[in-house]
Parts: sequence; C-alpha cells; structure tokens
Amino acid sequence: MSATASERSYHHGRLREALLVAGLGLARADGPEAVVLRAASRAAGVSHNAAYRHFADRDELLRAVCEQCMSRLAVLMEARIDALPADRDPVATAWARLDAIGRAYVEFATTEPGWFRTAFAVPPTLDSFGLGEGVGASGLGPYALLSARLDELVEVGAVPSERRPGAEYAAWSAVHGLSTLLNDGPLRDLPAIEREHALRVVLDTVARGL
Amino acid sequence: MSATASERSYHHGRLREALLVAGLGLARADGPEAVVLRAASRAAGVSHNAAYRHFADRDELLRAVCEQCMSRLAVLMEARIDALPADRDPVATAWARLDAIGRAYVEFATTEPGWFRTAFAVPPTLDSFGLGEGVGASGLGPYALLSARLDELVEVGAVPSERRPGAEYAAWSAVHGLSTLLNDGPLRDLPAIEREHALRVVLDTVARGL
DNA sequence: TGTACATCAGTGAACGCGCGTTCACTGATGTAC
DNA sequence: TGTACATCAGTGAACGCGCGTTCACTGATGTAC
Repeated sequence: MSATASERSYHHGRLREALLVAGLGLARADGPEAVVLRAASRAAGVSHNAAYRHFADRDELLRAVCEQCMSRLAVLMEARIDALPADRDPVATAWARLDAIGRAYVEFATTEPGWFRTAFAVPPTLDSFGLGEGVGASGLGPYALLSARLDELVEVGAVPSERRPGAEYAAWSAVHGLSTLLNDGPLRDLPAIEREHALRVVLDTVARGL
Repeated sequence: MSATASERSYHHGRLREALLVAGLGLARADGPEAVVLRAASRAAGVSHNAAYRHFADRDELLRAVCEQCMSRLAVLMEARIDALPADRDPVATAWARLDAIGRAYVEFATTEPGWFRTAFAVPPTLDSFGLGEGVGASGLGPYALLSARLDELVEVGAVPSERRPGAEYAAWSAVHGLSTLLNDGPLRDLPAIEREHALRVVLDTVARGL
C-alpha cells in the first residue's frame, strides 16, 4: 500500500495527481506547449492513453496545470506580503505592500518562466482570475490581491480616491510587461543588476503615478 | 513578363519576396507558430522545398517575417507622431508625442495581434531592437523611438534629468504589458470603452510617474 | 547569330518525428448474494 | 465466508496529421565561344 508500490501496480491509484504533477514539470521546463498528454503519461509511468480516464482531452489537462500555476503565483504574492515587517505607519505599510506584491509578480515570472507563461496560457476571464480559480491561501487570485492593495492605499489616504478606478490596469500592466520583456522579449539578456534597476524604476514610476 | 505570369512560370523569379509575403499572412492570422515552410510554400504556389533555395531553414524565414513585423510596428509609431498637430508649446508637444507613441504601440498590438506576437517571437537583442533590424522609415526601431521621446521630455524640461535613466523600462513595460493582457491575457474580453479607459489610465499613470 | 554547356531554381517522393485520438482488449477491484 | 459478476483503470496497436528536412531529379536561363 506504499505510494511507490501503488505507483507501479496496475491500478495506479493516484494517476490524476501524478499526471498533474508531471504536467507541472513539463510546464516548468518548457512552458504550456510542452504540456502534452503523451509526455505526461510517460512521466507518470503509464501508457499514453490511460490519461483519458482522468482528463477528457489534452486541453483539460492543460487547464488543470494552468490553474495550478496561477495559484502558485497568488501564493507567492501572499507570502511576500506576509513576510513584510509590520511595525510601520499605515501609509508606509500600504506602499510597501504594493511594492512587495509587484516584486513578487516579477520574481515569480523570472524564476519560473515556464509556469508564468503557462498561468496565462488558458484564457481565464477577469472574474475567475480574481476569484475561484488559481487562488492562493486567502482565496484570492492575483488580480484580487492587487485590488486589495490599491483599496488599502485609498483607505489610508495615500492615493486620492478619484485615482482609484482602473488603477489595477496601470500597476498590473507595468509588472506584467516587464516580466514578459525580461523573459521572452528584448530585455532577456539584461544583466542582473540592470534587471533590478529596471524593476526599481518600473515600480517607483507606477507608485508616483497613482 | 507580368507579375502573375512570372508567378506561375517554372522560374518564379520573386520567390523570396513571395514567401515573405506568405509568411506575413500566416503570422497575421495565427502568430509566429503558423509561420511554417510548407504553408508558406503552398501560399506562394510552389513545392514545399523550393523554399530552401531562399532560406536555410524554417527559422531563417521566421526571422525575416519577424523583422518585418517589428518594422511595421516602428512605422506605425512614426506615423502617429507625424500625424500630430505641431502648433503647441514644446512641453505639451513632447508629452503629446510620448502619448502618441504609447497609443500607437497598443494600437498595433490590438489591431494586429498576430504580427505583434511575431515581432517578439525571435529574440532581438536590445541593440538590434533599437537600430538596424525592424526599423521604420527614420531608421530607428521601437525602442529607439521611445528613447527619443524621453530625451525630448528632458530637453524641454518636462522631466527632471535624474529621472531619465531607465525611464524606457517604465514606459515600455506599461504599454507592452497592457498589450499582452488585452490580447492574450485575462483582459481579452474587455469591452471597447473599458479598453480605452485602461489605455488612458496606463498612459497617464506613466506620464505622471516620470 | 547559333550553339554547347554550366548553373540556377524549381519538382516529387520519401523519411522520421511526436502528437491527439480511437479501438478492442485485459488485469484488478469491489460488491451482491 | 465464498464466489460470480459488474465495473473500473489500465494496456498496446493503429490511424491520421502536418511538420522539417534530405534526396535525386529536371526544366529554364544565361553566357562563352
């Protein structure tokens, strides 16, 4: 009844999970295109069509992997906020949290480029991007986590409320754009110090502009 | 000796150009993955390996198409600047030009999503992204066009010079991020008015933050 | 001005690749009696 | 407690797809003499 035994037995037992894990491995290494039924089945040590017992088709597997990736992004964003020291005044705290969430976004993108691309490979609607799918421990998705930071900035008086509508677009576009330019775009060969500089400039410019 | 005749004759004559045009068509409809030797040859009305007379392999065709796409982006950015009324004071003009260039970037991305993705499909280095490859009529690429706008803002005194280093990162990330979120990301289903609002917020936030 | 010949730019058949998907199947498990 | 049988979760072979790439080839063109 040990895990390894059941993994080798004819009836795998946890094949769905095993395929998901395999899919995450593929996505991590080579992005969403690499999430492929035959390779995932191979990695799970199973014939390639056993997967059809657990996923209707390739797309359903990809969706499941995608949601996992989005969830991991949300979890990192939460973790970076939680790791912040709390002993500061509300305004400074609110700014620090926005900064942390932005850094976490780019950190996830650059340390796990395959997962990052995969997270956005299957169209989540804006609703599901905020809630329900791909969420972190708090039950919020990346978009909802960002909104919460912006709300906080308005509450503590750091950002005028007339600037609040659509502020997500500005913050999100900035970190998302930097992430893709660094990962797959013309900034891909930027040395580490310059990367940090770029991140600094992007985050500061958005903060000043809000 | 008419174009159509020569296109049908055994010796095509302009096959390289024809393959490039076909490749642009494929890229336009379905992005860089669709730029494929066999399909391009088919579209050019030629057997699939005739292409090897003109391109070493598939990658070389893709590179050529990619450069064309980048060039078209640069051309649109130039056009939107040139179309601006010139009768304003230098500071307002400089801001209007930055705005126009940012709008042009997002306009290109959203009206030609296939070309936009293709432009970034083959890694241009930052150098070549600025000059040499994928340039517009002025001989400048998208990156260099942006830099020129930022320089102008400093020259007319609209932006303090200590803000100048790295300012490209902020402006570019913002419009690039918005473009990908609108095209392939969770903002893909945003209605037109809300898209315009998002663009407005993104551009204004960057401008204020500079 | 004609002609032999090199060269250039195409053709068509073939190979191998990995994929998604379907088919008929079989071994393992659990449950009704 | 044993056993017959349904059901569930795998297997292995096969099909068709479009691709990149290579091969030996042939028709068209241009040039030296």
